[in-house]
Amino acid sequence: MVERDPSATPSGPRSAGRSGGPAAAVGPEVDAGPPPVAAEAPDVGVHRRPRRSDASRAAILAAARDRFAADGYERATIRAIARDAGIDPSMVMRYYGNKEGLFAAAAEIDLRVPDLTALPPEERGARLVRHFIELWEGDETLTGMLRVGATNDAGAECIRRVFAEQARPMIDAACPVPAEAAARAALIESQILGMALCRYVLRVPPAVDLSHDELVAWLAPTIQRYLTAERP
Amino acid sequence: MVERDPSATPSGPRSAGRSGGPAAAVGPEVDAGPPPVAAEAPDVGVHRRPRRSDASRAAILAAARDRFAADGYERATIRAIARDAGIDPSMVMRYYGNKEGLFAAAAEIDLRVPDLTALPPEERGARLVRHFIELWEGDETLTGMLRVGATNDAGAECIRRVFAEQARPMIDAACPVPAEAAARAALIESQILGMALCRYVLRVPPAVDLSHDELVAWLAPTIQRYLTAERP
DNA sequence: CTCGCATGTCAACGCCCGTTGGCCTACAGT
DNA sequence: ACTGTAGGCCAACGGGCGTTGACATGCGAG
Repeated sequence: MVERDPSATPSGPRSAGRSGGPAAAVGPEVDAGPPPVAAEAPDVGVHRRPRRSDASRAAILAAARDRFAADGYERATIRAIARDAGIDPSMVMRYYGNKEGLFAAAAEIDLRVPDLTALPPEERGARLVRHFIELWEGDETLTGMLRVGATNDAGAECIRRVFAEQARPMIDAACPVPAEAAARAALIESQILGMALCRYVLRVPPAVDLSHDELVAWLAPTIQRYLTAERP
Repeated sequence: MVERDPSATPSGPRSAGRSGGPAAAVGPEVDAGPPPVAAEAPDVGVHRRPRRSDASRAAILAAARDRFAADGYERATIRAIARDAGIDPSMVMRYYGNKEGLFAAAAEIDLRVPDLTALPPEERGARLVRHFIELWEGDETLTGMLRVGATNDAGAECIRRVFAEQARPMIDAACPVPAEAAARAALIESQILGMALCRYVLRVPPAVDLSHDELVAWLAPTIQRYLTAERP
């Protein structure tokens, strides 16, 4: 009597799915499959008829983002998330399958990487650094994902994917030698994430005390070099 | 009824203690205080009479280091650590008070930062980068502490302390303007920890694939600039 | 030899976790 | 108006957690 939904297996093929749909869609559908009437092409996820429970789903997702960000994966409990959302914990299970599914849904991140090709090459490092500083300080979800990524495999995979899908194309476009783009992207990622780690996660005092302008002044030449300087 | 040890309060003043004792001593003594015979000046921790339980304490500590490193703070359970060490969980409590005490004892880290003043200034960045790469790859405890530091306050404090106590003096010595040493240290820390995060924790593929020599070639100029270049 | 205490064992406590299934309720399609 | 079903609440489950206290044991000092 448990066969309510074949796609809700707790330890299923997580890494396979979510191929190329729109990034900020409603989230993975674990719930109750297509109703028997009007299965209506399940491929394109655009403008499906809104469900009555969409408000609850959104509330859960918002609470999950906050809790994961604040507490990390292990300490962010489903019960606490449900409490924050004003909803029963069993609803979380119904909508997102299990805790990993909830995390995957909450971990949709948009880096909003700016288009660097429109800028003169020597300004690209500074632009990038400033963008990421503002991004990180405007959304503590980013800090949370960093926290989760450090402890949890799914979290690490999420960070890898976000940077590979969103930052890599920009770096590819701005990079002189295509074969070096991967290494350069990794170097840039290491400096960006490293500063984020020190400032927002570990809260190393001298890193926290640096102003935006100081950060840009120091970090921009580094990023610039990783981006365009000749391979050493 | 529990008053066995006043220093073992679970949620006590953690941040206050551990003032200036020897850094790599045997660890915080939670156990049964000094024996009534021969209290023998408790300040210097050198050559105290070995206790019969020293082997157990060491086994626990080794297992704790491994588990914390592999699983992070929350998922590394006292029971699992005790099982690895072949010892009853209650012994862990007796020797280290509680989980936080055990972590504090297991988190004693020695960065073995090399003396840079003996080197020509232009080689210092490369020396530092190579040292940290080898350090990180020779001891996965470092990776573990990074993992723990991202999720747990005590872990973050540990990383802050280790770098402040062990890396800062070296940077102070190698830094042209003393007033800028704090910022420069934070920048260096951000790049070192950032690469460690990408390579050993998040396992970002292009970062993992970089060879030691490539890493040194790319990162050394960055560190060098943070260390000695004029403030931008 | 005797006795005290460090060492170690065992079972349990209370708590919270992720997760499940049963049962109402109210809306939507007919 | 009827009815099926999605939405939601509740109570419980099995289990693992950190932690505790009572009890055995054996070494070492007197």
